[in-house]
Amino acid sequence: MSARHKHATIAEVAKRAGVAKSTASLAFTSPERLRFQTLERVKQAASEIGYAPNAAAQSLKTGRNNLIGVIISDMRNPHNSAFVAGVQGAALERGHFAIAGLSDDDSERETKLLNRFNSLRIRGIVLMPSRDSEDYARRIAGTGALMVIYDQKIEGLDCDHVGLDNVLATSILTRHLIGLGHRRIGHVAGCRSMWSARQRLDGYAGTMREAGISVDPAWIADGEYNRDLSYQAAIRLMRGPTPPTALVTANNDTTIGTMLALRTLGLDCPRDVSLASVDTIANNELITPQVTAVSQPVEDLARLCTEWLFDRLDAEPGAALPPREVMLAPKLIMGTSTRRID
Amino acid sequence: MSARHKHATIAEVAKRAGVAKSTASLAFTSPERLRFQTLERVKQAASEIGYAPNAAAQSLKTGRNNLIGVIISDMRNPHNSAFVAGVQGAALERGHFAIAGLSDDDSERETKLLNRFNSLRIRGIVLMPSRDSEDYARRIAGTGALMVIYDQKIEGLDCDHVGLDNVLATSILTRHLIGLGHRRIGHVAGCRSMWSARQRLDGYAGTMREAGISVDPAWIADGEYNRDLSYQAAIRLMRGPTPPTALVTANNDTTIGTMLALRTLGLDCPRDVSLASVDTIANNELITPQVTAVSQPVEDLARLCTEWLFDRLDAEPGAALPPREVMLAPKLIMGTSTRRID
DNA sequence: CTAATTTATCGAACCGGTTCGATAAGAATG
DNA sequence: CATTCTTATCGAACCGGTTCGATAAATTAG
Repeated sequence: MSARHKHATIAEVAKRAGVAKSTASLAFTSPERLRFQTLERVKQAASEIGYAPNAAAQSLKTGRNNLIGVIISDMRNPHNSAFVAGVQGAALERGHFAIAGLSDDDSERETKLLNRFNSLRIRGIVLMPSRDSEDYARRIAGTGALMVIYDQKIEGLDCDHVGLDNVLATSILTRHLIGLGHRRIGHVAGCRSMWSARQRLDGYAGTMREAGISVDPAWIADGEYNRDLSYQAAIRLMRGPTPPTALVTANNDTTIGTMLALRTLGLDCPRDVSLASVDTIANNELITPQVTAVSQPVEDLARLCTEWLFDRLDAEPGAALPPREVMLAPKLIMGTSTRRID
Repeated sequence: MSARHKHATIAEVAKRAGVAKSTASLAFTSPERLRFQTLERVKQAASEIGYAPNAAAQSLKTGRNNLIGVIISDMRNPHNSAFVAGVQGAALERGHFAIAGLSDDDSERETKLLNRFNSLRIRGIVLMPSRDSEDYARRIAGTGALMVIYDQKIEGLDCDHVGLDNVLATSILTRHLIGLGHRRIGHVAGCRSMWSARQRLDGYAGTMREAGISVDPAWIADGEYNRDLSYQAAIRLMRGPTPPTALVTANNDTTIGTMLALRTLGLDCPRDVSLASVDTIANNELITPQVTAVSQPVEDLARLCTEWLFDRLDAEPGAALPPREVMLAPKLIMGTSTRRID
């Protein structure tokens, strides 16, 4: 009620229950060590004065805290916010808070974030790397914090990795288009500095090769996992001499940029161009055409990242768990953005 | 580098700099009290051993910390995640972290969250209430935490409030539709237990009244700010004996549900029904028709909430700032979902 | 019913900072 | 050069918990 709130301390609880401070503490840390009657008395006293342990004091003494970090570039992409939500949900279930650090792809801000995480003595971080965060990832690892990386693999860092089977993802999409009779299939690629983008490119190129279709380099455009750049890239791509009849796009923003480009060019999807995307886009059911895509169950993957992080946090200091890796098989979700051609 | 990381303490810094612990501390808290030469020596020593102050220890001693809370129901709605992003951005600029608490509209989880916030000694909270969080808001206020509320007004709680001018929002939309010749205008309303929904309803009803149009109660449906319920509500609404020729929808989820309903009913928007919405929906530029809406600059509002919260946190305990309030005027963004009728 | 043993509670030290009153070192003054 | 007045640095206490070794209480054995 009162504006200036005085928090109850364990000493006050102890006094009220007529026990020593240390005994009161035991009631919360090792209740089994107390006689039932004493335990009840302490708990009663605690609830009467509204005692909540001071996390700072606990953290100071024990060296542990209930915080983990989740680092992403921003929350504009719903993929990212879903990821954060997943981590936070899983963390809360384990009695932790996940503190989100939005790096904004800005190295000054990244440094600031890292310092503050360091001050908070955050021992575990779930990282969703962005365009240029390879170095950042290495710096984080350098602080000694445990880390699980989502979606990307960073050269020279053997920490846990949870992501999509990227090769399979574009492979599925490409095969789908080939199956519909397409031969001139293009790819609006992601940010080549990122592992996932290279993998997705490989999945596309490899599948084309396997099908005996030679890929015109002009069919591959750099969308950089960015909406505006994808828009421009797709426009250049489709204005080439022999434009593709179908496109595989590398992620949701890429897909959106590409669709806007097709509209600008007066091309109808799927009549003039078919389109198949990695990851779904928001409100897909309201969009014409609905985009055929492989889905990425972000929130589940985020939860898995978090579980794995806890496994490491809980592990004995000695036990060196080998790095784990999972690459989830994507699932094709049919829309109306692809059509059979002759 | 090493897995088990030992953090440097200020005592180590002091020893290395050849000064007392307290002097080393002054270098960070009141550098002006130190001779230049001493200050440099301490800073040098600190950076050499990579000293970062232990936030827990600081918090314990000073009673302050660098944490604020931001409570929302979930992050599925992009409106919500944008809000969190805004708060976190503004917090970081002030050297704080904003810890997101996702209540999931679950009262057990709400309690858990509140306890944990309490343990962390979080002194300020930005709250975005959801369906049934009136009581929750009151409970939060009861903990003594300072609070700024976004979007809603809670009976009997006179804390700062930042939001949209809800009455004006639906009023603008309704006038727009009336201006296009519509008379039978319906409203897919929000969750009536929430102030904003009632205000939006009032804005709609008031404008109709002013225009001399009597509102058929059957034109008002309860969408509850929820997509599925809005879908069902819109279907019932449009199946009535004299269905509206235009609809005002209460928020983004309401709009989405309504559009899906129109599709199910085989009604074309805007040919058969015009639609105007409070708040925009994701990927609107890809949707046909593009929804005419009043925009809600969420991220800016979130930043404002956070600024106001800091004003209170920084205020002297004595100074009782009067509650502030802002209701931002919404802006009409024209789409293609409304048309003139005769 | 006392001694031995187990179990429950206690007191004190500690975690890593900040802050305050005390002391030492410089600077200013006579 | 001694004295006073500033200013810079120091030592110790404290914040609120946890934990460990010591002590008291309860239980069991003799």
